Amino acid sequence: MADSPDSSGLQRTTSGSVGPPVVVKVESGVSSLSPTHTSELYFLRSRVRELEREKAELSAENQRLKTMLVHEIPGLLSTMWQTLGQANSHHSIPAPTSRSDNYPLYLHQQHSTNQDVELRPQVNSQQLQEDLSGDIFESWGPLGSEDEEMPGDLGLGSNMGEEAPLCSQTNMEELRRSCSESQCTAGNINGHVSQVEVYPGSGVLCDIRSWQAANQAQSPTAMARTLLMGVFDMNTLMNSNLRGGRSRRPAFQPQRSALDPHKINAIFNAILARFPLAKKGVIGSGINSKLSEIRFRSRRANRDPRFL
DNA sequence: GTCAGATCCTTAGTGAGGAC
DNA sequence: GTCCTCACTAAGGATCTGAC
Repeated sequence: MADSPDSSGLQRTTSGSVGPPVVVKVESGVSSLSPTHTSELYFLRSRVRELEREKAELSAENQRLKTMLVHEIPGLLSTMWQTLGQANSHHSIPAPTSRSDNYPLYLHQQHSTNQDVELRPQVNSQQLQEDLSGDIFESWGPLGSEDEEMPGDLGLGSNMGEEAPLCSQTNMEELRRSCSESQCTAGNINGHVSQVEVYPGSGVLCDIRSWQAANQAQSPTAMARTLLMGVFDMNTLMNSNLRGGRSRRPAFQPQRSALDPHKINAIFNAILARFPLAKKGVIGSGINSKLSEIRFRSRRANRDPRFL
């Protein structure tokens, strides 16, 4: 702005760009100004008022967007992912067959789905709402019961069911509420959401950046790896394996603690919600692979001669 | 823009334990 | 004994990053 105080008799006091409205004081000797200066002064005053109005509008809009970002989008995104995952399995994916032949197909479908919705605020909310109101959520059940159909699985359904039951919620409102509430309040400190719930109703929280990255993963193993890093701290990862089994290698630590089955179950649920055809064995293998990799790199970094 | 190095991710393979 | 699962290592491709 061309508002030099000494050239127009204008005296401005400001308190910073984001503080209270700009105060404009006009010296009493306005009448002594030339017509040119007077018209310029009026122009500047009207311009200041206009800018203040715009600033107020932008502040209100900024606040609205901030509120949306903090309180609405995380829960909405999570619900949307769950819905899309179920929708894919419900509408277009036949029952899982034996081998991974179907997986590339699913990946392709999933990829296009991701491109449709991923991080795009202009998601068709009406369509989403219709989907949410439809029968899609009735298919949460099969996700939980899938364990029964998986011979030789990782024991999630039987071993972990008591502690962390697979999601079987069918009440849409309850599901949506549990999802959004936990995600909005978790880590909602100073207006920042630092953690989101990995899977609705699980209560397992994940670093939001890891969660976002996981939602962009193109494969179940990649998603597992990413969620792993967001749910568990590095120390836990360094000293644990998936089930707490002892190392098959005699040179290594004989027994490691198991990763928290409740958290692991939430991760499995989140992955299966997005990749319904993913094999639990593959996910588990991917998790163990990541854990081993972390330990391997740590040992190499430390140059521990015992492990070289 | 290209290249080299670092890092990430996937997968094959090995060895061991457990179920049958 | 066979088969399956799990833990682990390592190779190799993909991707990222920084220097030029």
